[in-house]
Amino acid sequence: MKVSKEQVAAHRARILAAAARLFRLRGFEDVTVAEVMKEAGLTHGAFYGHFPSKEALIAGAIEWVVAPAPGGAGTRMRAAAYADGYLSARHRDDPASGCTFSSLGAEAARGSTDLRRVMTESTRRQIDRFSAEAEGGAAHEKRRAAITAWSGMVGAMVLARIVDDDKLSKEILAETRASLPFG
Amino acid sequence: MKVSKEQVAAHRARILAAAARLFRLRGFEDVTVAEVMKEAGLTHGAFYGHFPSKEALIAGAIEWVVAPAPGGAGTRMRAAAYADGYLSARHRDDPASGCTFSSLGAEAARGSTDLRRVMTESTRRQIDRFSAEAEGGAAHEKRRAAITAWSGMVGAMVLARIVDDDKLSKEILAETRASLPFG
DNA sequence: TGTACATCAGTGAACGCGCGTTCACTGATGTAC
DNA sequence: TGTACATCAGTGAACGCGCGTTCACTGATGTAC
Repeated sequence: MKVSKEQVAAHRARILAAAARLFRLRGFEDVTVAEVMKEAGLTHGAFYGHFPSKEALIAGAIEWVVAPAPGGAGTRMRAAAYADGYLSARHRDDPASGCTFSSLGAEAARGSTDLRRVMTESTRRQIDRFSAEAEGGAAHEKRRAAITAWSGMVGAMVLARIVDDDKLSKEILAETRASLPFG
Repeated sequence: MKVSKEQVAAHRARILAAAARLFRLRGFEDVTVAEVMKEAGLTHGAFYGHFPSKEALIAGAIEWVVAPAPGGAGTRMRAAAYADGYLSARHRDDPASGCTFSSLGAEAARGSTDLRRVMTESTRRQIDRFSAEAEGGAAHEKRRAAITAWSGMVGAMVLARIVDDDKLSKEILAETRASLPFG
């Protein structure tokens, strides 16, 4: 049955949200198109009316997640508060709604041109944002601090999720937090 | 046909080496058992004489890669030289023979108990090794520096491989290198 | 405003393919005498 | 040392399954008059 334009847009949004959640939870390859559609409340046959391929869904879903908030940069959290949430056990234990770089980074590096473009743009925004708030003197020092902070946060989350000892895992998060040049 | 004990051991080693190479290059899921066996010079049917499942191969191959060198810690490179090689474009462009944490970290976090145990042990060794060489005063400061260094290196390599702009990618590697407390 | 019809998003069965895994068979190895 | 035979790693065809993708059909939407 045909549905209204508003319904089509809502369905597309639900497909993207379901895909973004499942991909972060289980990786691009383990998640099937049928699973995504089921979580979105549709049948798998409707998928190809929204996206030309699973690869296009991957790029679309990640873009959906990392796109800047519509309200603009002004609505974003301060870097210090963001780092607190990022390097928390809560974020570590809930990759499905967390950072795509730590849950899908290595797979993204092997992904499509579109996916890498989207994630490169997000990386630039993150570095610029951290640069603006980093403690330190000259602009190039702030930029170095921003790059180091973002690399350290992503790496720490990857390691904290691998490590099977909760004490070591939390130590990695806490020590990384303590090393950041934010409040 | 039956083969000698030495041949069996050599075949097992070739299977592990092929698996470790292919997994790092393309990820656990995209690489097939048949491909690994072909690269090892055998047919796929022989696989189940060596390993009970693909999952066991994954844990075995990563253990093979991250195991401490038989010669002991004394034969290892100094941390400064190791960091130079790690944060190089050469390493970035050759994941197949590089660090498993940056090429398979996110997937490993979703992996088997065995795989996570092996990678946890490797993480501990890396932190201890960096602690011993980190500049700085008290033991807990050296340990923090070691954790931060290792997180930063892994995260920087993940980001450098995602980013589709070579200039930004190299900047991430170079700035991370400059931030490390080694030589 | 009401009616007739063209549109097209969604459904669900089906397709082709490649995967992990199994298994009957082969033939070189290595042991027993 | 030589010979006969049991062992067992490797081969390659086959199996069952689930995947991404296609397609004929359905029926609500929304446009033309």
